[in-house]
Amino acid sequence: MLTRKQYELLMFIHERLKETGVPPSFDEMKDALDLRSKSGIHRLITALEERGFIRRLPNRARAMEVVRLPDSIAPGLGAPRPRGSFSPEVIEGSLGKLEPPRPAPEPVVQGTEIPVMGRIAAGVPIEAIQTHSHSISVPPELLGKGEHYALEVRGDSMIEAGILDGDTVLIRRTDSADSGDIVVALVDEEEATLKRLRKKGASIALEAANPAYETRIFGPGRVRVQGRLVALFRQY
Amino acid sequence: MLTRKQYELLMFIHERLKETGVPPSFDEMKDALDLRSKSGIHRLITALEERGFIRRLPNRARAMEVVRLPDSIAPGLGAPRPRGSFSPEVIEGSLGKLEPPRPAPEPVVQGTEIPVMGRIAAGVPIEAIQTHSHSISVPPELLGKGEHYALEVRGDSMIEAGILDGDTVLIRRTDSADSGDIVVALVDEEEATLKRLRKKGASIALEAANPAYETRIFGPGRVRVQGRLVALFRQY
DNA sequence: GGTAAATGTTCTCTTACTGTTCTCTATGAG
DNA sequence: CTCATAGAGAACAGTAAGAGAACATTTACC
Repeated sequence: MLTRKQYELLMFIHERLKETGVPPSFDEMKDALDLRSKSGIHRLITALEERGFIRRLPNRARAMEVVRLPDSIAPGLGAPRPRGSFSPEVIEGSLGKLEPPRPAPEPVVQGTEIPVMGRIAAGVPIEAIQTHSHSISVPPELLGKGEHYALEVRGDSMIEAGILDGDTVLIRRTDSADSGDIVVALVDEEEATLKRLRKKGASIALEAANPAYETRIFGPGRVRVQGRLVALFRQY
Repeated sequence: MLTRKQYELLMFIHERLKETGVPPSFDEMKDALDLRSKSGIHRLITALEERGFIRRLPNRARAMEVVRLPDSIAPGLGAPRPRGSFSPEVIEGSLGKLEPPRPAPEPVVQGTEIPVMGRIAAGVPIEAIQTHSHSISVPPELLGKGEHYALEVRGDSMIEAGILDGDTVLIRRTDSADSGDIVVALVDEEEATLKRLRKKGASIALEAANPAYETRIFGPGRVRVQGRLVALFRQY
């Protein structure tokens, strides 16, 4: 999917992000790839974006993040991707050559009940979350350490992040998050909202994933992270 | 499913990707298969794409990736990754009036194991799915009647429906669907694809949720529904 | 033998990718 | 508001890569 240069640049950005948490500037990338001009970087970045490996905000300095890495890096086809564990199983019988899969009878395993604490507006911030409306059961492999709760998403502000109105999001309680994470943020101790977090120095930006909504920037102390998005469910 | 040549080429691409992370060019593939012309490679690639083994962007250099491998070298079921399901933690004290919910200890309930049958390209149509790569457990409340299986989505063609690359979709096996449903459709008994179904008289349209992809319309008998999308999971 | 799909080859044509230089503009700091 | 800086992008040149028509051969199969 990627040419050598595109691959090199993606790896560089990824490493940089892992180490410093801050994406490199065009000039830094230029030096890293040993080029004399940022223009080449610009095109590589465009290519990476087109191929779905990075996401970025145009005209914003260092505003990019790695969305996925090439399969050769982690996942692989032999083994499932690094998302959660899974239970080994022997299923699979002889399938007709073009017949759709025919799973064996579904075995039952342990799940975990997670409370749905109410709704949260992904769009305009609304009421905080405190009502425990019902519970959903969650596959254990999605749960890492820590305490979790679920929220039902209202609004369309995160639509470009693939989070739609009516989706249920699984949140891990935490008071810290990295720039780029999608979090439940409490603003001025009053409005809770689901947004992507950006750290800008001491300030914090909460950005929606919908051009119709503006990014809101707050000074230190005004935003408190209440949890980080770890999984999403949608029922059709 | 694959001819000898197609198989050889697929293996070569797969190896190359594993080793260097960069897909081979047509010329490199030509040399690897000991051919004198790229043209043959072009046809083999087209065949592999049609059959759903690779995904690619047309007119882009080295823009391809292996989506799945033939059953003969079917992915082994890797070892399950153990993950502590519970580890008590001490979290901050004093709760403000809008303090986030503090769920009671998570009760354990029954879940259901559903096999992930492989990947399906949401973008370029691909072929039938039958590799059982691993399993996920699914909350029982998402399962209705009938038989289910899961697929991992590759590609971005359903992006505007909030289905992203890497998402796992839960499919209920069925051979019927209503107009507007998102289905796994098998075209000409060959290519399987995840698309939105539209019935137009006797014909059937498969439409992507991404303006970059065209809606494809087929005459009666060419499209067979293999399942209907009933839920979606995403892990962050 | 007849047919269709898969292959192998040659050639041509177009487009993509890379490296570089320069210019222009949006943004954020002060 | 002004300035310095990072990002956007046009233009040029050379190389690399993909698309596909045309035709001959081979293979599998009825």
